[in-house]
Amino acid sequence: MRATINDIARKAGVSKTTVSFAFNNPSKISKETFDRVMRIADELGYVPDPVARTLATRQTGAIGLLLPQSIQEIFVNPHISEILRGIGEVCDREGLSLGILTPLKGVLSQTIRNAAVDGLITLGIGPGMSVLELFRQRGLPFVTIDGAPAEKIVNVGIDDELSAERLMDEVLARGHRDIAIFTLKNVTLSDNGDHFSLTNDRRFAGFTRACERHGLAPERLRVYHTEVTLESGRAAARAILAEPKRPTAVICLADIQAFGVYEECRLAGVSIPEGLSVVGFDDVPLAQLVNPPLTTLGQSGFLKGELAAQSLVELIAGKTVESKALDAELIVRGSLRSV
Amino acid sequence: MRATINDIARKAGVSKTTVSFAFNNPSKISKETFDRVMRIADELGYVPDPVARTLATRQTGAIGLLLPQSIQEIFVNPHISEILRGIGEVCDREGLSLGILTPLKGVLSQTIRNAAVDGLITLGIGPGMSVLELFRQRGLPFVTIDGAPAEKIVNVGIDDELSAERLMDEVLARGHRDIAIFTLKNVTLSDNGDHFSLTNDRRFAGFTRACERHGLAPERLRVYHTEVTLESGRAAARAILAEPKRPTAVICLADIQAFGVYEECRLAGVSIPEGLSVVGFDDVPLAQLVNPPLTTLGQSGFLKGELAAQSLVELIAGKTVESKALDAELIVRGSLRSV
DNA sequence: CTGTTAGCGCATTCAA
DNA sequence: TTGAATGCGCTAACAG
Repeated sequence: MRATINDIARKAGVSKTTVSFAFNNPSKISKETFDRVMRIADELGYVPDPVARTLATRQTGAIGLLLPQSIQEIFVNPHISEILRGIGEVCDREGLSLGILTPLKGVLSQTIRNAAVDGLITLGIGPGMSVLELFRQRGLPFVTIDGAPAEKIVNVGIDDELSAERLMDEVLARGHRDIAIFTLKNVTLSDNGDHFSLTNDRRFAGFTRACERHGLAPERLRVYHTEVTLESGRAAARAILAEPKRPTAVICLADIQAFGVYEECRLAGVSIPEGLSVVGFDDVPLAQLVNPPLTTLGQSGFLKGELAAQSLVELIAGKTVESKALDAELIVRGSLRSV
Repeated sequence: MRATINDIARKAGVSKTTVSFAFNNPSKISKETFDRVMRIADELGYVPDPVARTLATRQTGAIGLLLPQSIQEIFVNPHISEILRGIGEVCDREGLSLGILTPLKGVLSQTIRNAAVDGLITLGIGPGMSVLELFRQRGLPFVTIDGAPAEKIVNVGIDDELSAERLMDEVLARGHRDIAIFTLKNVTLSDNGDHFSLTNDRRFAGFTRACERHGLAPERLRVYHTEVTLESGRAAARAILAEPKRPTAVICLADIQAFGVYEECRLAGVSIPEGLSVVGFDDVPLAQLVNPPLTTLGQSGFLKGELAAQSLVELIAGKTVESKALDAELIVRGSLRSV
């Protein structure tokens, strides 16, 4: 049985308060008692129970990243790793722990109920989704990333619609008319039919606008429902390469999918961009390293994470925080050519 | 103020127990009272407090991954992402949450004291390190990954020494004698001088054995102290390429560093493997996608994470668990040639 | 099936 | 400077 604060107090001949002070507020007791208490605590291997402390202080010293996917799916996406780095930067700075919160047994609301955190960052969750109501109930401060800016919701993200429009503009301006699109299909894990693809929807809105402006019927876009994984990108690429009339360009809504396209093209002897133009989203660190370097819509995952976490910290501290729109930049590299 | 179990009990005209049962053990109360309690709970927006519950049940439903680096450093390494995927697989299966535990304000022991988890997985922490004593004090079950197998310690990992020896054997057998090595330098974050590079040390032991067998003085190896990042790999690569007598091969203790070498070689117009052979460790998913595909010592991060987490779950359940040695395989691809 | 009671381990206000 | 008392919100024997 682990030693408790009572054991220490008894053995040291002082009260619980004194022991507590020794650990949390040493200046309030004399040096002698402090030393004695600590020595005994050391002998008995006493460590204050963090859970009990949390119950008493009402703060956990942890924030959570709430994701509607399984952990499995998360860490195949380098962009999310970048977001985590940004969040981590703030955690280090503020001395906070980080919890990765995913649906428990497929039920996200379960996760939220059980989350022992001071606040949450969510990814891809927008207004109207039922989980937000749970945050309210629990009184949990939260910040969304890639959510939808709305009343009373602090969001951090780029303008996905505009960004997608700009990207499609560039592709169309280069003469492409037969275009494939790899989507962000996420397994739906909510308990009420929410689907977590706000980003997907907004980008398609942008694509549509660009197409209409260039006189291309949006229906002409060939949509492949892909997950955000290398393998899914490869599978869809194989499908494309096998088609009788191959598209001249493929737009991947995540860079990681594009890397899969690269691989299949290499295997099939199709050179990029001569045989197929490829563009992506995110500009993950490896995008500039592949050959040819990937044309992509750059957004800083690190910054998204950092700003979201910083905002959350302020929210927890009771401050008022505004949503933030981040810059996104079309980065044209060698993987896109004119036809 | 959030509603508590007392509020619900009073309003529903029942006792706390009944409310508790309604949430945790509905079969023990009648359907009518259950419905009434839940309706009122719903009206008042009541959600049981997870912290209080944890205090009473003595279990958090979470496990932690304890890392001696900052979060920033962790997520630049794809191999760790793979490990996280493996751990996540088990978390999903078992309905557990995952905490990323890193040094709080540079002090790992602080993190351990405050960790509200049922058990821990550590990375690169071996016997004799002071943090292990803290686990004991807190009575926390733990499993190490890439630690050192020892009495009473459950470890999961490959035989790094043997693996490194095999890899060096191959490099030497191909005639290389002027070899650069990029190490795993980790910022030391412990409070007592522990250094977290067990893996680094063991691999060097393996290198040394291979060198001696081939009649190459181990001192001839050119050691570059690099971090496990792309940038660090690039920086060291630049140093190599600038040297008057360039090595013929570079061994990176992490694939991610090798990608940095690829990039600098491309910029410098040095072709791989003609101008420089490159080999790595881990076989991260992208290793087979770069051009030329990377020769590397393959180990499954996913499996490491999965086995470690599975072992931890069993340990928490009170079972006895053995350490596990995983297979590692030298994967020869195009980036290594004979001289 | 439901209520009473006693913890879980610690923080903190108020007296002494 | 120290101690007694109270509360944090919930669970779980045990009794009814």
